[in-house]
Amino acid sequence: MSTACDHDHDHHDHHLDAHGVEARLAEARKLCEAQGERMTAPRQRTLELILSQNAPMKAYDVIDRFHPDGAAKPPTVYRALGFLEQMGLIHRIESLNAFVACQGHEHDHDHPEPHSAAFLLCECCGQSEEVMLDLGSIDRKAAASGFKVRRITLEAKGLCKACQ
Amino acid sequence: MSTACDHDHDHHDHHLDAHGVEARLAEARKLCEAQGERMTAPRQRTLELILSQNAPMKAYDVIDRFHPDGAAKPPTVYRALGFLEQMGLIHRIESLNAFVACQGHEHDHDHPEPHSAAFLLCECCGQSEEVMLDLGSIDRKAAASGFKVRRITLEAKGLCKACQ
DNA sequence: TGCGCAACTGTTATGTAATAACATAATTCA
DNA sequence: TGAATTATGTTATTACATAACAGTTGCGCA
Ligand SMILES: [Zn+2]
Ligand SMILES: [Zn+2]
Ligand SMILES: [Zn+2]
Ligand SMILES: [Zn+2]
Repeated sequence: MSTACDHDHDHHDHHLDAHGVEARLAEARKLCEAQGERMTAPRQRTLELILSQNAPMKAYDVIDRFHPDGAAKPPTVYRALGFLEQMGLIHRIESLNAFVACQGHEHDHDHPEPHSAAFLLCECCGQSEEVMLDLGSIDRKAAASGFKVRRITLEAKGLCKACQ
Repeated sequence: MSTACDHDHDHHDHHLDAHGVEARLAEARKLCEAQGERMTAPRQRTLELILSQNAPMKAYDVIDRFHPDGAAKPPTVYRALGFLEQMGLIHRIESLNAFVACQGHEHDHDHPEPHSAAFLLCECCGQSEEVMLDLGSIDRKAAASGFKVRRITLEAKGLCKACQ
């Protein structure tokens, strides 16, 4: 990220080590099985790369790192991203054109499922935090216009605790 | 927009006629003057096109319609869009890669200035409504993590009153 | 068992969105 | 006027995402 700052960016709050990643992959496989969906190789590889990252990851970074040698073809990865998002395993961050693993398990809804979430996005270190969203006030605001909300994108840009 | 619906999409709540557009352009010129900024030809033309549209407009639609004959060059339009956004005259809709005129004047803050806003985006007819945002609850949520919010993107997708 | 369908992947090509880099022109102000 | 600043013109490139179709895999059922 922009390094117009003197502090380091090693405060990887959500970084998972290899064991952590494998644990999350196992959960994901279980979820897919429970839903009658298939956790295929490209899907798992895509999720693995995103889990290994401590910040939202660009689709083309996944593409570039997909194979030990050489890149994947874009449709391979974009299809996997679409699937993972539908399963509620990852979220797309619209304002960054990037994808991040769902952190819902840190808030209790332990069985991932598609959901709207709010994100705190640090403009200095690039890390993101998923926070639970109070849809109520937005729904009420919308209802006042007769609008029926299906899905909410809420992304707050600013500075995380470590970067201020 | 997707026309998997039988109703028409002519409920143009925010559509401005030629006089309305000119009035808004005049306000914009006044605002720029007051701020010591210059409302140049490409900036005004870009704003005119966005005001004339009754829904968020893609950058490349502005580019295509910029000249009566032939298109503008992308940097011309992207620079104008950046300026207009900084002036608070338009908003970027992240989830659509599109731009819409600020409707703040319909809510009273009559002197446009850069601000976070919330949008209700109809997935059927494509129209958008800008609603005032209660930043409070988001700020509090962020503060609990020590996060300092600078700017908020809030986009609710769903169906407007006329499209349900 | 192997046929037939549905879901998924591979591959090529293309479409869409945005910016880098540098040259030229207009505006401001001393 | 002339230098500094701001804005535009222009060419090229980079970044992001999907269309279209061929081939493969998994799976239920005759
Ligand atoms: Zn989540
Ligand atoms: Zn940070
Ligand atoms: Zn506004
Ligand atoms: Zn609608």
